[in-house]
Parts: sequence; C-alpha cells; structure tokens
Amino acid sequence: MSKNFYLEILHVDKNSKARYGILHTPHGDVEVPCFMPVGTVGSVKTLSPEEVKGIGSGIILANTYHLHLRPGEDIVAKAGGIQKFMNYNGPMLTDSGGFQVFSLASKRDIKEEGVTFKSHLNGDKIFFSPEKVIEIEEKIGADIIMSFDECIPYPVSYEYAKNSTLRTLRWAKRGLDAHKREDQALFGIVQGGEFEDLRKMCAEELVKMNFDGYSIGGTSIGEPKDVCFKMIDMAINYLPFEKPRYLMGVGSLDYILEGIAKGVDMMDCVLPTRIARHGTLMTHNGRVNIKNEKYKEDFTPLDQECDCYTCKNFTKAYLRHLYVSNEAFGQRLLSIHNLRFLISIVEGARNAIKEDRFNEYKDEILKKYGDSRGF
RNA sequence: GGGAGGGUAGCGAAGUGGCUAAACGCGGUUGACUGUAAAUCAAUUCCUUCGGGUUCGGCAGUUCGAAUCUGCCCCCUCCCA
Repeated sequence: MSKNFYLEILHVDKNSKARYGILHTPHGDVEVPCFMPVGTVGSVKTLSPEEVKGIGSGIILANTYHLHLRPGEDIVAKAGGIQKFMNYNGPMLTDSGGFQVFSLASKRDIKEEGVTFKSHLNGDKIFFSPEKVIEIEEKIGADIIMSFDECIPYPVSYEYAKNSTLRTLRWAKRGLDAHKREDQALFGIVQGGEFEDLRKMCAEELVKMNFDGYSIGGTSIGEPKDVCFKMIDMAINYLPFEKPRYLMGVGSLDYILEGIAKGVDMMDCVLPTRIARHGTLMTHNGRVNIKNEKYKEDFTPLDQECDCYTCKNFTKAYLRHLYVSNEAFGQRLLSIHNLRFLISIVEGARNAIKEDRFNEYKDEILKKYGDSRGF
C-alpha cells in the first residue's frame, strides 16, 4: 500500500453519485473526476510535457507493454524513472499490458502462468506474467500501476468470461504479492464481461485483497453503450466509497459524463489525441472534420468558445491547410484542442459537482454536444 | 531533312481484339477511430433524371466485336544532320 497516495473526497453531488475530490500522489495532487491523456510510449503523441500540463491534465498514462519493448524498463529506470526520462514532473499511471492482451489478440497466447506475446515490432517472444508486469512497472516508476489482466472482448460466452475473470483475479493476487515499492499505488481491475454476477464477484474479491484503487475494465471495446453503462454499475456498486475508481478507455463526452454520474474518478482514452491526428475535432459546435472542403476559406477559429492555444490563435482554413499538407504542427494544434476541450468539459463537471448541479450540467452538455454524432 | 520512341480518366502509369468505364499509384472528396501495431483504416473519384450516355490524340476503315489491327493527319520527346 502506498503511503503517499490517497483519495480525499471533498464533496458528493446531492442528486447523483458524482464526487469531487483530490487524489494525492507522490508527484502531486490531482483534482477528480479527471480525464487522463494517453502517452503510450512515454509521450502524449505530438505534445510536449509543458503543453500537456498547460492543457490542464492531471495525470498521464504510459504503457508497460510498449515501454518494455522499447526502450526497455531498465533504460527507463537508469534514466531515473519515467517522469525524469520524459521530463514530465507530474503524476503518471502505467497500464499493465492487459489491453494488449485484447488489442494484440492475434499475437498472443494466454495461459494460467501468463501471456506470451509475439512482439508487434519484430516478432520476438515476450512473456508477461503478473509478477513480471509488476516488476516492469516498478522499474518504470509511475505513481499508479495497474494489475495485469485480460481485457475481455465483447461479446463473449459466459463460460469464457467466467474463466477469464477468475484468472484475472488470480493474477491480481499474484501481482499484489509481488508488489514491493511503497511509493506506487497498485490498482486492481474489475472484469466480468457483461455478466452481473461475474462483475460483482470480481469486484468483491478484489476489494478483499485491498488494492489502492479499482478500475473498471473491459469497457468501450465495441459493446453497445447501454451494455457499457450497465457494466459500470455492476462493478461500482461493490467498490468501496473511499478508494479511487478508474473507468478504463472512455473518452467520448457521453461515456465520460455517465461515468462521473456513477461515481467514477478517473478516465483515460486515446480518442481525443488519435482522432485529432486524423483530423476530427470535438468542439462546442459538435464534431468537425477539419479536412472538409467547406473549411478551405473559413477564417474563423475552430471553436469560438474554446480557450485553447489553437482556438485563440489559428483559423480553420489554416488548420485544414496544415492537416491536408500533413504537417506535424497541424497534428499538434489539433491534439491540443481536443484534449483541452475534453478536459475543460471535465473541469465544468467538477465545478457542477461542488455546486450540486451535476445532473443539470450533464444534461446540458449532452443535449448540446452528445447527439447521435457523438464524440 | 534523316532515324527512333510516344500520345490512356486531374496527374503518373498498366492494358496491345471480347472477361475493360479501363489495373495500380498519386492527387481530390467523404467517413471511421474509445486502458494507441493508428501521421492509420475504409469508401468514393468520366457524365447521368440511375434507364442509360460518352471515352483511351483526330478522322476514316477492318471486324459480329477495337484503347488494342490498317490508312492518313495532328502533337510531344530523344538521336543524327
């Protein structure tokens, strides 16, 4: 159990389960609920640490599988840990590689002992056991580290979900036993697919093990929205009030706000940065594809209501030009905007919780932006 | 003046009698993306009132059938004088 890590819950919304608080970590405090940008290989793609911080993000992610492959955890450790390595002086979290068990399904083999991956870079055989993952994460040195799990695909049979979830629980225990560093918080991950009894069982068993925080996994991997929302409930109902709750892989407005309403404290997603690089922006006027011809001579800002560097300084015509010309600067400006947009919405959510008007805030935002086009 | 090669959709470039409205690449347009194998992927790109119409430098032929074969003409590139 980490000594420098705890969640201070300062207010619970009177009309929902949304809560506002401060997550204390060895690398600083973070207001929650929060959205965490993803920096898989030790970089939020295209952005500098200063830019990421300037956008208002509290925690950023890195990935155990990817850093293990390149440059290798020993290099990161020699550099003095991930924060020093990438010159990011703030809280960080490493995902365990459990998502890669899902996303690299064609390149891995799951056994009780662990997972054998065929490196997506050069085909090397990589073996990840729960203990090995913790060892790597301790060398990487993030403030929050995740247990090794299997992110269960959707849909899957009850039998598959049950076997996988029980194994993930055994892995969680093995990881917990292997975890030595006291300055790192270790989170357990609730799996169970779409099955209520499995989610409940998984959550309860993890809670018995007493992790520093709990995350809800196996979400936003292609399942219908209502299924995802149910999965959140199925898990969160059995999680302790005082520990942080992290909803994994969620990055569109409707999912983020629903998660917050259900009492989630942390969320992460590649969506804002990835779609920005691909030319799609989240704005106060809805979804924008900046490559569209109609913006060719549009000399207005991307989003009049946005306070980001991009919107304060550049026009849609210029952003389109940069995108179409495949300029790195364009990807950076668009990433800055999407992250700032999402984080500002979450800031608004925190303020609304403090004033007991979260439901109104959520409805207002969803009515305005969360239409069928979604984010 | 002599010799050689070549003109195919916005561009480059395959195709050398029917399976060809014509491969492929680029460019253009549109869409997708949710714990990052993602500066990626997908669709579409002659016209159309969706029945069809008009194409492979031009014209005239051969043939049941031509981008593909023949004749003449126009244009481009290179070499020699």
